[in-house]
Amino acid sequence: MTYVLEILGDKWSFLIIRDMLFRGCCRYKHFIESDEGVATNILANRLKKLTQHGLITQCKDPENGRQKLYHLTDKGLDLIPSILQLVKWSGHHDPHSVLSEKIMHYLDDRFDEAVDIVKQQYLQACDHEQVSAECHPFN
Amino acid sequence: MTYVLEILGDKWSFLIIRDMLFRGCCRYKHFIESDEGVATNILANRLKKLTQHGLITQCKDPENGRQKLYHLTDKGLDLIPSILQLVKWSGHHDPHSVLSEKIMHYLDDRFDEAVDIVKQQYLQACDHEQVSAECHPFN
DNA sequence: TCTAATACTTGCAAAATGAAAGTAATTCCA
DNA sequence: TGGAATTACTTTCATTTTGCAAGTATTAGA
Repeated sequence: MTYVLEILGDKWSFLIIRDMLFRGCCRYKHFIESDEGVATNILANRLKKLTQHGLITQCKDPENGRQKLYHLTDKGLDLIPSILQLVKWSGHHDPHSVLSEKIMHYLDDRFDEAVDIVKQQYLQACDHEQVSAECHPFN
Repeated sequence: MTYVLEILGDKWSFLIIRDMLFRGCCRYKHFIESDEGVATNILANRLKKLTQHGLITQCKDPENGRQKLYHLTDKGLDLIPSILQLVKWSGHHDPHSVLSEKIMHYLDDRFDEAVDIVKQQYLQACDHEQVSAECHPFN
């Protein structure tokens, strides 16, 4: 477990992965525009670190050379169960949680299915390179 | 998910909970003696924070008034699935992982059972106030 | 009552973070 | 073709957090 904490042992790394999964973030400016407000230097640092550890990849946007695209690797996608468990815990214990009962039941009763759904939706969103302005229901 | 990161968004908090679950740590000196080497001020700070957020409780050791006992609350125990998913991910992707194949199969195939086992073992260890020198197999 | 043990707190240097401004590469548009 | 705008960073510097070492308070035991 020390291994995962070396890589993700700070809140920004987790939030970057969450934003990729649940909001379809795949460009620098998407992350910058995200709610929590990362500093640009921290974001660059974390994207580099996550890339070095093989959780995400970087490539030039073939349609716009001044943009880069960030995507989760299989190793990164493998974090979905961990992240959904954290989402679930937050949903149960955060007094200000905004998760619907429906979603919570889903996470409680059909966890593995939820993992698949998140993964499939992410892969689809990557294909269409769509970024949703509003959040994914699991966020 | 912001909620859990507010509380556990640094590696020490996670490691403290892990040490409680898998090594039966329940006293200040246990945490200090633990492998990773927390600084005493950081440990005190995190124990306070975790207590304020209701993940652990502090009480005087009835048998030794100069010691305090730290125990996980239900809210803290509820983190077992999250932590085991992180352990599982580390087991799969850490090139230097020391987890046995048996344990990995357990986590892969009978996750919910593993969660129960960890919880029951923790509660038992609390009753007997035993701290294991060697690690819990899931560590 | 003196000493040891335990659980902290304090002080200070070093590292990490955050905000603001600057830079480099690319594209858009006149 | 050349200047402005976009995007993805980097740099600088003040503030915060961390980590180490040393000190303190309370309790236990001889």
